[in-house]
Amino acid sequence: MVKDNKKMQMRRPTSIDIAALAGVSQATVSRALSRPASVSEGVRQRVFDAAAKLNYTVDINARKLRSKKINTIAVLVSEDIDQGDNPINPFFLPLIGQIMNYAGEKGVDVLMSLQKQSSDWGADYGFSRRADGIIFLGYRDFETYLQKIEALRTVGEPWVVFGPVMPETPNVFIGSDNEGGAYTAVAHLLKLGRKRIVFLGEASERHSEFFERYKGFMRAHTEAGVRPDDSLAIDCFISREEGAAAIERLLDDSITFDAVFAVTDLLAIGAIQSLQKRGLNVPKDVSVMGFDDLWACTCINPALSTVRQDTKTAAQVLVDTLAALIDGEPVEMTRIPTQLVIRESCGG
Amino acid sequence: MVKDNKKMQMRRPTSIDIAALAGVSQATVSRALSRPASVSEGVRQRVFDAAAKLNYTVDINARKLRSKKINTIAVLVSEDIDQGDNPINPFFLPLIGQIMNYAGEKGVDVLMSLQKQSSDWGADYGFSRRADGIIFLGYRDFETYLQKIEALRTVGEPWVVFGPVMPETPNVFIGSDNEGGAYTAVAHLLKLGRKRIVFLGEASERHSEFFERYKGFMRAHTEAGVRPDDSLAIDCFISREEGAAAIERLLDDSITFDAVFAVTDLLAIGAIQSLQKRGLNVPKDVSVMGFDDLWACTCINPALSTVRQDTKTAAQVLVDTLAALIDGEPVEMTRIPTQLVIRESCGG
DNA sequence: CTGAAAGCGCTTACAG
DNA sequence: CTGAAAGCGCTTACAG
Repeated sequence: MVKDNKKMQMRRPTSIDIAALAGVSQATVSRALSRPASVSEGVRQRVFDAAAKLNYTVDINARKLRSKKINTIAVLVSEDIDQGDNPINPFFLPLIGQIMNYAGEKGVDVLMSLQKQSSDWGADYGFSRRADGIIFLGYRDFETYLQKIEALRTVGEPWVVFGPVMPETPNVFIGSDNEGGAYTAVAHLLKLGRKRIVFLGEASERHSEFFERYKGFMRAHTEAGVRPDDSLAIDCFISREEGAAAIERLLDDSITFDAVFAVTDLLAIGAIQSLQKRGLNVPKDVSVMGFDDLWACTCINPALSTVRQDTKTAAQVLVDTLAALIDGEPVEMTRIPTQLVIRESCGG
Repeated sequence: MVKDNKKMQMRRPTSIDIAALAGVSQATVSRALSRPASVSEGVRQRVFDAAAKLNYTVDINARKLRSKKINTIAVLVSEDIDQGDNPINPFFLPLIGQIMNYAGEKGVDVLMSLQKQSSDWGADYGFSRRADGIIFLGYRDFETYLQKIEALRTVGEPWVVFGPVMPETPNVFIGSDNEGGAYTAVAHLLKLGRKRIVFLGEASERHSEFFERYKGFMRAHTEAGVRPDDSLAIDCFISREEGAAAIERLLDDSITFDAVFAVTDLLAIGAIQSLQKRGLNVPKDVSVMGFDDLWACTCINPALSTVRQDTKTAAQVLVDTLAALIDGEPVEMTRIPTQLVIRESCGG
């Protein structure tokens, strides 16, 4: 079936048309529509009626240009090449949903863009006055982007980042309580009697989130008086495949362990799957603990215990902090509390 | 730590500033930046240098107002109350990612908004010239929204919908080959020797996607010469919980069945979980087949067989079709091919 | 409370 | 190829 919609185009009505129909000046139409309280009741009614009759709505571009208020935030999500078909890390998807939700409630528009790792970078989302400010998502190895972002700073463009928290960098990083979350999770494993816990993830300064989780891992050991074995600290990328492969390597090398703490659920899911493939029982032989609380945690069998990142709160803090920066208000760096979620995969 | 960014505000440079610095007219700056080929090499260079020096970028709002080209699409996602914490159905998340990806490649901006079921509806996303057109996602019971959308038609606003396909409605609905996908899947189950296949989902006209899948389910039976038992056609909402509950009811009522075809992976996952809870083996006792190919299909154990909806192609078709409508070009209604993905859950 | 007027920062015929 | 000029559709002091 072929359709043609050419003839449906017609001139959009402007505030001048409404003014004529309502019998007032164009300026009054504008007032009635942008600040209804500023005009008299009768005028307001006539203007509203006329607007409804002509299907009029204000041209948002003219308003933004003239008023200099954009009322829009840009969410820049970094492409996750590890995820293959789906260009976004599954953890960020619900966070995006929550941001859309909260921004919608506050009445601010959300411009969303996927930033290719290769590309020239959409730092001009703010520059070109598309948005008042930017939320960065998924820039896990954030240091790579630091110089690009420096450009934003010189222009005074407000932005916030979710994930890595770098207090020494003069801007706003919002993240979960990674150290505390990891600490609680690993302490739980130790309390269960686990002694040889694999740390699965990238514990380098480049990924400060994961490094913090590593610190929590270490602190739990110290407090429990258990000395972690260096050969159980596995450096690997954040994908299910890498998690699975890392565990298989440990098994191949006959390195014994009775628990896995993965810095990400993705990794933990991979770990469970290769453990099971090798005939090991989770949690009987090996307890597994993840981080994030992906939706899939309750799909896998046994259900994955994890440290929940509160995406709803994170969304609110991100949007509110950005709004404060935009308005030039003082802002505090915040840590979003995490929550230990015990399911079947860690036993006990 | 408290920060104050008030003093960072300064006047944005305009094309006039660039003109002065480059020694050309403002009009020439505009040309150099919007159609570089239209100015001489030397001028272009001077303008670019000046722009770079002053960190200049064109004010997108002024450009949109003046040129009347918005170059933006709005993606309106309907809130999914069934999903609890996460306001968006998991199936749409990857589709959103793909739309962001493809739109980004085409250089069009994406405005994203979550539409509350209760709210007044953001039909004015196009009206107010925020966007050239709208992509609707997640309006499964689309008929509810039909009259609201009627308003778009009167204004000649282009839009497309993913999901339900309603040929009788004069606009553009883009969906997967639901009938064919379901047919192939159910034919596969029948070929495996399954005779009593549960249809899990809402096979009403209100949800045309699911009704189409029901037709495919029926056709497979007819062609195999198997008469479907009406008591195996279960009407239920699209959530994991509902799927689990429906299966438990069947079990409680001692209705026998050897396979489940669910109109959605969400439902299939719920089905597997309650089957296992009741001590049944999937796929030995009961084969299970879903629809969508959620990421979680390979997390559940046994991995879920399903009919894959091709979100990447869907994203492209949605964006391209909308672009054609915007340009007033003829457009065809398309069906996105599906693909049967056999995993462990259906045996054989 | 309302109107007349200026102007936000661009693009695009129109001349040359 | 370039410049002077008009104008996109609003908002907002400024008067009254």
